[in-house]
Amino acid sequence: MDLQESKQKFIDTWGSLGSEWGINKSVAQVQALLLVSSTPLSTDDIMDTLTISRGNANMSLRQLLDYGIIYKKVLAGDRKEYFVAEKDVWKWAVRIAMMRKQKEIDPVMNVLKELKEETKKIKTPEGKEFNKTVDDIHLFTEQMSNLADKIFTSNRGELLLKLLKIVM
Amino acid sequence: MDLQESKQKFIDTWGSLGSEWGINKSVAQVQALLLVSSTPLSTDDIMDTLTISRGNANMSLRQLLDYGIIYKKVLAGDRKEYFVAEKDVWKWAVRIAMMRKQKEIDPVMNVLKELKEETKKIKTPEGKEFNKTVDDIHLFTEQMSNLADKIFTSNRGELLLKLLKIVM
DNA sequence: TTAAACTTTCAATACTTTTTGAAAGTTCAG
DNA sequence: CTGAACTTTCAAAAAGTATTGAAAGTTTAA
Repeated sequence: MDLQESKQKFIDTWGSLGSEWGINKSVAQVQALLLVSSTPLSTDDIMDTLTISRGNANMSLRQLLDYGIIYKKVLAGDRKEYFVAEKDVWKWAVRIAMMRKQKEIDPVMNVLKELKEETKKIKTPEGKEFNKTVDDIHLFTEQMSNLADKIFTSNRGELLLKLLKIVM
Repeated sequence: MDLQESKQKFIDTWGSLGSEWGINKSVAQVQALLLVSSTPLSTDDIMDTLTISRGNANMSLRQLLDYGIIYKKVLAGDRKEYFVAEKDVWKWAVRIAMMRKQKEIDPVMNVLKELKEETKKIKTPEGKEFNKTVDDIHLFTEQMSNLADKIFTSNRGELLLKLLKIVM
């Protein structure tokens, strides 16, 4: 397996992992391509390498820029836009996790809280039971959510080392 | 909003959350229904309540049984199979996480390891750069994976409290 | 052993998401 | 200004996933 094949395998693997975690395959592949490219790439480079359409390349790039895990790079004497990947794994892992938590977990937490309040007043056994179920899930989710927030805002080495030490 | 509406809202919310995390909507809804039901339910009960087909109900139940987050329950004097949900949130959260890690993360780790070895020998600057990228990602993933394993095998209160204390 | 009661399977169909690419929009050097 | 170079949009098409339900399979009481 030569370098090109290795890079291709990395891109493909990253693409499948993305799909399984609800991240669009093309988006994941574009990030992977930029991660393993030793030079900044233009939209056309990406289209050609991954054989995807202009629209797809553009949308994938925009989403990665939104996530803040790739950057635009201006090359002197060239009007084209080039892109490079954030190489610090911790940095982009945290950004993706924050984004998804906000978009997916927080709304669920709000519904849970609402249902908890709504059903607090119900005095039937069935109502009490439902209230307890919702309450348990809400409490658990809240603890996890707090933990996640703390981890997101701390910096890598420090916290991760502490965690590993405790847990080993 | 009465109890029935509340339960319905819970089921719907759970279904959407599931979808976003790559868990089949019906599967998530069946778990939610069993979680909020005060009595064991049969396949037909589930079909009727969620208005899904027999095949779908059956496959969803089987998957949840595989995950170990619902149980079969035999009701005396009845040939039908009934199902109840595991109510301990920590227990099923851990089971789902373990399952997904095993199925999705572990294979990726293997590919990363393989690519790391493959490219170790390449002496060009481009090869070295790729090797470093893969190595960084592999190391990070490995640390996270170890942490996850430790958390999975410890029990809730004990560890979570320690984590929270450190992090607060 | 039978047949009724129940569970499982799977090919066909419906639904959702992703991708395409032509057209519209923007920017900037001359 | 102008038009060439580049970026963005979006409706239509393709690809991917989930769901259905009839048929096949299994179990059990009598």
